[in-house]
Amino acid sequence: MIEKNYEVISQCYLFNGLEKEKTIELCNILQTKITPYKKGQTLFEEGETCSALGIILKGKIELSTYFISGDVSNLITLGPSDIFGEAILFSPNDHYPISITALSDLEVLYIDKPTLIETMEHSPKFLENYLGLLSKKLLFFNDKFKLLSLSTIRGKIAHVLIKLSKEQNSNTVKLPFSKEKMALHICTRRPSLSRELSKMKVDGLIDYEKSIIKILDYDALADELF
Amino acid sequence: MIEKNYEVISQCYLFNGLEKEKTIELCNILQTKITPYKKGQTLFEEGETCSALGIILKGKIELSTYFISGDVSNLITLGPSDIFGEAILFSPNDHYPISITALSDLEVLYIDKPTLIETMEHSPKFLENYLGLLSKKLLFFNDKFKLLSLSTIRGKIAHVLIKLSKEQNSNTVKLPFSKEKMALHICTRRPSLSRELSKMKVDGLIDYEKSIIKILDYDALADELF
DNA sequence: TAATTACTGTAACACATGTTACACTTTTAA
DNA sequence: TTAAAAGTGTAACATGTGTTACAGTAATTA
Repeated sequence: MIEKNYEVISQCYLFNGLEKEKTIELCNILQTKITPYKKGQTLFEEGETCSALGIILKGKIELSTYFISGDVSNLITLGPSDIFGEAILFSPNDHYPISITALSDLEVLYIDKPTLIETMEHSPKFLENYLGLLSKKLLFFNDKFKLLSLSTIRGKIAHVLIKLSKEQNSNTVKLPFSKEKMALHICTRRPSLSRELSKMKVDGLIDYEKSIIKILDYDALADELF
Repeated sequence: MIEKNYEVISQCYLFNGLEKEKTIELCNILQTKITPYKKGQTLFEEGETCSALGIILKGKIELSTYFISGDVSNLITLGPSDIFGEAILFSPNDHYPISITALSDLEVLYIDKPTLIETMEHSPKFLENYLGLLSKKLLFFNDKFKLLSLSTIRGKIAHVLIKLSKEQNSNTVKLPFSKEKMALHICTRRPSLSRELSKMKVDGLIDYEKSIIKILDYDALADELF
């Protein structure tokens, strides 16, 4: 059973850096439970208790919160080797803040909480992966939170550009997404983004051509982050 | 050394539900390192590597990100038994996204990463506490993120009211903060909040007197969350 | 008690942003 | 190659929100 799904499971973040034997051994210890679902079926309703970690083996699911804004991040699709419930499981308030539905025929592998904790005690690497997973998400939200706290579009653009500049280690950055996507990312609309970008060009903060943006006045940009 | 600080340490979330002997035993295993700082001193600059978890024994620190908006959450103060670095420590990108300065004379107990992992393997309860800590924060940010993604003030008010209504299990909620604080919480200004509240009263969504708000049309409120 | 401070509601105004529409370019698929 | 689809820039207009100011109430302190 596990052997058959090894390819998928080994792609899962939790098993990063583990040898095949170790992964299989862990999976056997985990006493996992595989559950099939039909397309369109609801796995969990918002408010239900979360008692196990889920790893998707086959198919896709959609996490839908009780609101959907234009931001794509609010309607998340997960596929094979993705996991869900990793945070809710250990939260004092352990019921889903979202609903989960099957976008296609589905197979999910569940690992219950006690077994999960036991496994972490057995494997430092697995433990570290789990902690890394939560931490990574936490920092992602932390950053997103900072971005959304900024009150002007110019500030949000500055936030994105400075981040990209650090990542790409250059004052000239290439946008890794369309302007359309970027607008949604900073929770605004495309024409508003366009307008503000051209204003920033006029003001001498940046220069750009298509998706290549050059930062002309880094300090002025940084000043927008207050 | 540890005995002397037991009172503070035992208040720390990480040691929740642990017996005194166990806590002291863990602290001894942890081979902690206590570092003093002077008021005004910088503990870490943004970008520095984080290699240990910090627990504050005495004094206060301030976490300041490279931007400070009106929102109080963006300028966080921590005191005795509070911890910092818990997420960054395990993130693939392990350098501080913030700066940390001492608001007063300070004593910090550091626990390095390998020891921390080893301790988690020794104590399931400690491990669970750590996971709970990260999860709690993750869900907090998740919620904050949802709130800030909403584009209108009315939507944000709806989000807050529905959340309070669930918490207080009633359609009539008492605001646990001043309108001033609430305005900052939803990243807007007090007059704007006031104006929108009175509009919502006119529209028959809510009724209120001082800090008591009655939800008249729950469904209409929920519709604002899209 | 009086006096100070924090909190609140309301209004007029300025301005940033959303909305809609259109023309144009680039990319993708037939 | 052509046709369709997605992405882009710009403009005019409507509207939501920030800003500032003032007056009044509640809470705190002397």
